[in-house]
Amino acid sequence: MTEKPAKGNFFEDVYAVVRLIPKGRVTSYGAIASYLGSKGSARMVGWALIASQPFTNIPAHRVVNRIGMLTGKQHFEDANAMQERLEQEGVRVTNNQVANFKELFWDPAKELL
DNA sequence: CAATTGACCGAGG
DNA sequence: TCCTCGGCCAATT
Repeated sequence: MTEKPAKGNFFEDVYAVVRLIPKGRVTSYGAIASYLGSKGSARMVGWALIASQPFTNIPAHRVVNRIGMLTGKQHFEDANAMQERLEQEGVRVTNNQVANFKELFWDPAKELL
């Protein structure tokens, strides 16, 4: 096909992990990157999630930074969509920050094994 | 083609 | 404890 090759193996891996995030749980970019083997490429996870925007099957709202802050909410359709969805799943968010983040943190390298 | 940016993270002063 | 700097890889200009 004259279409463009996906070539985003890294991206697809990110999508796969994000899709495996349990409801009511959150994870961080670095945790996903580390799980994929690219520890220092946490930024790429962010890019992947931007590309995942059109993919509604990917709960990107469950991915936050290491401190549990909704830094990427600006990239959503609506700035409040991310927080709304998190609260909808039982995750309480305060001031763009996830409450009990440490408890709700979901590490693929440990939980997913 | 080269430089800059970006949903980050970790270390150093 | 708070602030600053470098590194990572791909996409955009």
